[in-house]
Parts: sequence; C-alpha cells; structure tokens
Amino acid sequence: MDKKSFSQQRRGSLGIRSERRVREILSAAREVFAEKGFEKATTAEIAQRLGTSEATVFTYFGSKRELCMEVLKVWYDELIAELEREVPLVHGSRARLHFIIRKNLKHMVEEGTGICALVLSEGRTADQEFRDLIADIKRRYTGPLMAVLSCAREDGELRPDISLRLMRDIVYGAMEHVMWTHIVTGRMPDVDLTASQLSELLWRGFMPPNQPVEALVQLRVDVADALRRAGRGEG
Amino acid sequence: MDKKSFSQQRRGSLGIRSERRVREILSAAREVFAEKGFEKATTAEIAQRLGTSEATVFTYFGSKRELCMEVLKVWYDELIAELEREVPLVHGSRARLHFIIRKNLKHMVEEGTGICALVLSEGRTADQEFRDLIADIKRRYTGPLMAVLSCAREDGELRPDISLRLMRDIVYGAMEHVMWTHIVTGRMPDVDLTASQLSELLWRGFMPPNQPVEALVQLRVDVADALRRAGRGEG
Amino acid sequence: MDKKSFSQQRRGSLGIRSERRVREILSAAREVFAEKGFEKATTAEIAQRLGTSEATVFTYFGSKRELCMEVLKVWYDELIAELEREVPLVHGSRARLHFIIRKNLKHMVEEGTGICALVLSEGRTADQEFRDLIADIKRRYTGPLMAVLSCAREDGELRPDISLRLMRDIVYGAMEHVMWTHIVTGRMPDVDLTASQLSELLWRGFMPPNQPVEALVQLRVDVADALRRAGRGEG
Amino acid sequence: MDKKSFSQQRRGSLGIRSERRVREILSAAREVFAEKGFEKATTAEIAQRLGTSEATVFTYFGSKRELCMEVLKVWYDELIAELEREVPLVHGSRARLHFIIRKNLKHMVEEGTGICALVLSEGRTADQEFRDLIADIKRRYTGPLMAVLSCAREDGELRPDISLRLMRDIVYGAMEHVMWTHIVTGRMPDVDLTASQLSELLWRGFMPPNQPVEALVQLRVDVADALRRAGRGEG
DNA sequence: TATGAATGAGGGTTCATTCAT
DNA sequence: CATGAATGAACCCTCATTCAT
Repeated sequence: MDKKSFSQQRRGSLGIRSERRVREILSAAREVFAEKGFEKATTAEIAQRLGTSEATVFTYFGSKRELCMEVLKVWYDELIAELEREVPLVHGSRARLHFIIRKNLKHMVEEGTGICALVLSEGRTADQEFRDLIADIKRRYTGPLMAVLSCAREDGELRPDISLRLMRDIVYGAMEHVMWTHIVTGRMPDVDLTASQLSELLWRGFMPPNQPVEALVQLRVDVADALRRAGRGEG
Repeated sequence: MDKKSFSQQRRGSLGIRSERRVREILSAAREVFAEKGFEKATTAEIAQRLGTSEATVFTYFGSKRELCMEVLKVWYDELIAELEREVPLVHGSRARLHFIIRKNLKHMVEEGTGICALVLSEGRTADQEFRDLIADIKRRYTGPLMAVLSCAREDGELRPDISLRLMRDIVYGAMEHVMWTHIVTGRMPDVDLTASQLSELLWRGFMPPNQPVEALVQLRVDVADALRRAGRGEG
Repeated sequence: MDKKSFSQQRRGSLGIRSERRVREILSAAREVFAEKGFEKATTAEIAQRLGTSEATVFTYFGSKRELCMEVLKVWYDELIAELEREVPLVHGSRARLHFIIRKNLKHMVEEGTGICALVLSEGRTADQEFRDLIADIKRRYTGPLMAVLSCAREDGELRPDISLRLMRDIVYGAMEHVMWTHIVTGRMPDVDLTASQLSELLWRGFMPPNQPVEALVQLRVDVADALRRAGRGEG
Repeated sequence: MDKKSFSQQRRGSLGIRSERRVREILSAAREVFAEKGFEKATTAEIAQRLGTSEATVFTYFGSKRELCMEVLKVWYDELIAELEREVPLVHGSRARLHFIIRKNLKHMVEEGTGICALVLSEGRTADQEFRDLIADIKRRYTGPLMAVLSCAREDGELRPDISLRLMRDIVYGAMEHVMWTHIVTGRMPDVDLTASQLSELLWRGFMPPNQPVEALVQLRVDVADALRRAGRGEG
C-alpha cells in the first residue's frame, strides 16, 4: 500500500525486456553513487548516463534511496555469492583469508570502490530502513570471513585473547583504508601484491604468540633501549 | 576576489570577545557535521543548536564549507598537537604505537567520531580546496605514526618487506572501522582494552617474521658493541 | 565545469513544444527586467506573472543572469534584424537616419523601454560575461547607424571635424533620454513626431557648416547683443 | 514620528564635529554608489571605506536609500549652484550652452560619473519618495539650461518648431551617452574637446533652418528699432 | 511503458537594519 | 556618540518526485 511495496510489486511484474533495463539503471546508478556519494549523486545524472529520462528511473525504483539500496545490495550480493561459492574451494585458513582479501580488493577496484565508502558514510546518517539494510548487508558480507576466523580459532590457529569481531574490523578497515588512499592519490593499487602483504601481515598478527620468541625479542629491545639510554647519559 | 577579500576582512576585524562565539559555533558545527555528514548537515540546524540565527553563523564563517573545514582543522589540530607533544615522552616503538592508537580512539570517542568519517567520505567527492585541506590534514595527522614507524624500521623492529604506508593504512583503517562498528551498534567501546588489543595484534604483524634469529644476532651485535665502548674507557 | 555542462545539456534536450514556453518566459522576464532593472527583478515575480513556479523558470534558463542576457539578446536581435533588413530599402542618408530613429523609438515604446536602461545601467556594474554580451550587443546594435553615417561622410554629407562615434552617442543618447523622460512622466511620446523632429534636428547638426550663412548669423547675433548692452547701459 | 523625520531631527541637532562626519560619509557613499549602482552598493563597503562601522552610517542616515538620496542631492546641488552662479557671467546663448555642457562633463568626470547613471537607472524603479526627489533634482538640474534655451528662443536663435524639452533631452542624453561610452571603454574623454564639439554640433541643430532669411529680417528689425530708439532722444 | 514538463520544499547566502553597551 | 554583534527577510538556485500524455 505504501510507496515501497507498490514499486516492488510493479517491478515484479516486469517482462524480460525490463530485466535488462533494471540492470542498466543499476549499473548507471552504481557508477554515479560510487563517484559522487549518495548526496551528491543526482537522479538527473543517472538518467543522463542511461540516455533516458529521470521519470524512467522512477518507474523502476520508487525513490533515490531505494535505488541506492538496491545498488548496494547487488554490489554486495555479487561479492558474497562469489565468496560463498569459492572460499570452500580454498584450503587452509590462512589461504582463505588471503583469498577473501584478494577477492574484496579486486571487486572494489573493478566495480567501484566508492560503494564501500557509501556504506561507510551513509550507514551512520541514513534513516532506519537504510541502516537496517546496511546492517544486514554487513552481516552477510562479513559472514564468509567470520566463518573462516571461527574455523581457524577452533583449530587453535588464532590467538584466543582477541575477539573475532575485532579481527574482522581490522581486516575490513585495513582494506577500505588502503583503497581510500589509492583513490585519493589517484593511483590504483597492485591488487595481488597488496592482498599478499595484507594477509601475510594480518595473519601473523592473528596467530597465537610464541612465548619464548616473545621473551627473546623483548630482551633484545630492552637491551637496545638500555644501551641507547646509557650512551646518551654518558656521552 | 573583490568580494572574497572583503568578507574576509569583515571577519578579520572581529574583536576578542567573539573568540568564545567562534568556539561555540565550531562546537555546534562539529556536532552536526559529525552526526549528519557534510551534505546532510544544514546551517539551519547548526544555528538552531546555538540558539541563534543562520546569519550569525555566516558572520563568523564565510560559508558552510569553510566552517566545516575549520571544524576538521580544529579537531585534528587538537589531536596532532597532543600527539606531537606526548609521543616523544613515551619510550619504545611498540609503546608509542599503543599510545597513538589509544589517544586516537579516545579523541574519537570524546570529541565526535563522525569527524573521521567526514574526512573519509568527503575526501573523495569534495572540491579541490576541500581536498587539499584534507590531504594536508591527513599528512600531518599521520605524521607522528609515520615517525614512529620509521624509527622502528631503522631499529630493525619492523619487517622490511612491507611499506610503511601500508602499515599506516592498516592502523588507521582498523581504528576507523572499529569506531564505525561501535557507532552503528550504538555501543561505545572500551578504549583502553581496544587500544591494547589493537596495538598488540598489529605490532605482532609488523614485526619481522624471522624475529628469533635476527633478534639473537642483533642482541649479540648490540652487546658486543656496548662492551667495546665500555672497554675503550667510557665505562 | 562538470556541473555547468551538465545543466546545459539538460536544457539542450528540450523538445519542440517548449519553444512556446521559452518565449513566454522571455516575455515575462522582459517585462519584469524592464520595469525593475536587473537587481530588483526577482525570479519569483517572473514566475508569478507566468503563473508557474520559479523552478520552471530555472528549468529553461540556468540562472537569473542568463535569463536576463537572453532577454537582452532577443530584444536587440529583433531590432537589429529589422534594421539590417529594412535600412537598405530606404534611400538617402538623411532618410535612413530618420528611419533608424523611428524604428528604435517604436521598438522601445512597443517592447519595453526599460530594456535600454538595463543595458545602460548594468553595463557598468555587471560581471565580465555580462559586460561582454552587452558590449557585443552594443556593437551590432549600433552597426546599422554607423554604416549610414560612414556612407554619408564619404558622400560629404557630414561635417568632417566631428567623429562618427560622437554622432552615434548623440543619436542614441538623445533617444534614450527622450524615452526616459516619457517613462518618468508617464506619457508615451508621439513616436512619429518625435522621430521626425529628432532626425531633422540632429541631421542639421551633422551637416557641414555653410560658412557665408554662418557669418551672417553671427553678425545678427553680434548686433543684437550690442544693442542689448547699449540699451541696458543707456536705459 | 516616522523613521525619516526622526533621523532628520537627529541629524539636525548634531554639533560641528559631526558635520565633517556627514561629509565623510557622503563622500564614501558617493564613491560606492557611483561605482556599483544603488543595489550592488552595500552599506558594509561604505563603512569599510570610512574605516568605521555600518552602525555609524545609520546613526547619521536613516537608511541606505536616504543616504543615496542625500548623495544625489549634494552631487547635483554642487553642480546646480555652480551653474546658477556662473552661467549669467557668460554672454550669448551659444556660449552658455557650451559652458553648461563643459561644466557638466567636467563634474561628471571629476566627481563620479556613476551618479548620473544612478539617477537614470534608479529613477524608474525606485519607490515614490525616491522618484519625487529625482524628479525635483532633475527639474532644478535642467533649470539653467532651460533658462538659456528659453532666452535663446525669445531671441529667435532657436528653431520654433521643436520643443525646448526635446532639446533638453538631446543635450543631456548626448552627454550621458558620451560619458557612458567612455566609462565602458575605460578611457576618460577630453572634456574640453568633447564639450566644444558637442555644443557646436547641437547648436547648429537647434538653430532655425531658414536662418539666412530670418537673420536678415531680424537684423533689419533690430537695427531699425535701435535707430528709432536712438532718434527718440535716448542717444 | 516511457517521458517531457512541472514543481514543492528546502538549502546556502546576503544584507540592511537594530540594539545593548 | 560609536560600534560589535546579531538577525529577519529575502533571494537565487537545486533536485527528488509527480503526472498527463
């Protein structure tokens, strides 16, 4: 009865030809939202890139916000589907972490990094419906990684004193920030290299500490520090 | 140019008493920008929280954008100043990393987390002047951490195969994502605990992978060096 | 640049039907600009006279200034086109001057005198783009008259000691001032009579002086003057 | 009781020191109004050039409009006073026309040409009070010229078939247009040359067309008259 | 179904004017 | 008397959204 259910009903009854239209619109919208962010994106520009009128966009999507939500959903669904299909084919937690990171970076680079920033920046400010969607997406989106981490923890591959949620935040935060840096500086990253380094570095952080080595390392640092201070004090 | 310099002069001639007003406005603006993001924030709301009119806001700041830029500058300058003053008082690279992370998280929690997201989300879409400011802020903002990392690398405390920039992105990305999660879920984090875990985990990732051997070698060198100096009559 | 080209494209895609709308808007705008001048005219009033909303006006014209420029362009283009078409059909420089003056006055009376004042008063204060347009209009606008004057000078019909530019200024200045007086007093002038008198008077001023007659006239004046003084001195 | 009478009362009671202030304000205001036109001029800028605050301006003048009116009044009063004092010292209608034109152009060049355009452009659009003032100014302003023209007509020096008002419009219109051209092009005119050419050209247009015959007739009459008077014993 | 056209609602910004000090 | 500070009232402009065709 309200606007949303109406447009959904409408979309549901569209024939085959319109399926393509929907995808075209989503594609154009993805571009614009990714480039400009939600607020600065205009329906006019989306329509223009399609070569159609704004009204057409509204025939398929009830509102700008709904369109944006759909864009996000599709973007993440693509990624999630790939991950859910392919992660199981990879063996070993570490390899899986690497795989997930690489997939993510690749998807960001190829399909518009801005989408992530969109989630990041709109997630806080948007209204409840939007937030719920984003929360849901986020949950499913991080699902594969969480599963890998859970599995790894059960196998004793992860240090037990740090929550999986924190690890997850580190993984995604690092990826987003890496992408952001590359966008701002205008240089696209070497996805494979970055993924390797990132997963290597993070995994080592996630592993349980090796206590004897720790002690030795700390000893070295302490001695070095003492020597430095001693040198300074006596020089 | 005519108009601009004119309005700047107008602002420039404000007396001492208005210092307070400036701070009030910046404070209200910080709130609103942090909550809503740049686009969704309205000058009307900022004025309303102050209990004044929009015109008053524009008496002190020439435009919404300028106001926002000032908010960012102040927010980061506070933090940067604290870091530059206090980091040198902390000993050891690891401790310094921990200090920086803790300070950051604390500042975010206490002074508005949204400000970070602002930088993140506006940095891409804003116009050149805005971007330049943000780039500049970012540079100074990450300065203390980069200094610590540089220092640590020289001391052989960091693995040499991964760039400092990637490490920096991981640190800030992780912090921002952690904060974002906590905002979205509505729960404020335990700053001290999170900082400890984060620095612990990341540091372990930053350390050279073959730490044990290297540590022993370096230890031997350091000690031998110290003994030689001691033998030369400095002891 | 991005935004501008975008909005221009939007307008550019208007269909045939809107031709009428464009004319309606230009017509209303012409009225308001003529009555109020550029600054005092408001887009709200223009829209109100059309019975539409301001937004509609901005759908067709990107800005108030652009609208005003278009109004000026149309007003002058109409006049210039008529002059360029019809002046050649008139024979003799004197007759052509009369024709031009009559046409001008008629156009002013029928299509809004204020437009001239607009050019006059905005030409000084407006920004560069506006000024350039006005300068261009002015050049083309005065073209037909300048051509007539050039031609007349070559035929020896004009006194050679006074520049054509000054003559031009006199012609247009006189017309504008005449119109202005009539507007302020609220009475519309008798266009035909005024045009006849104006062209007669000015042409006589433009003609080369007839020296013998000059001398005689001056003698008369001198004698009259001497007599007056003598009368005063002796009465 | 209304605003205007209040401020006038106030001004009336100001001491000697304030007289200077009034003049300073009028001077600054003249500059700004001349440069920018009424609408684009801002009280802020006027105050700025004075080095005082806007409030001070409003202490002396009740409103921007009132200030502008005063500026106009002063500007024209200066000119009118000079004309009324000096025109009678000039002999001959033609010489007087030349004198008036030269004086006008000089005043425009020296004391801000924009003021004339102000009268021209504001005269139409402003409210009743403003218009009345301008009409009054205009009347007194053109008084000296009208007197000269009346006198000349009585002496038969002007063609009788054209109204003095039209002649007046031509004189002022020509002057204003000349000035306007010079402002727009940025070059200041040679006042003396322009005044000579303008008066020469216009006067020739004003003279009776059949001057030779009329001049002879009048000369005979004048001489006969003089002789008759001389014969009656006045010699 | 597709769209050209229209617009309500609001946003940022300006500025003459007021007033307490 | 001078003025720093504040502001109401407009103004220009944007854009998501609607609707008749």
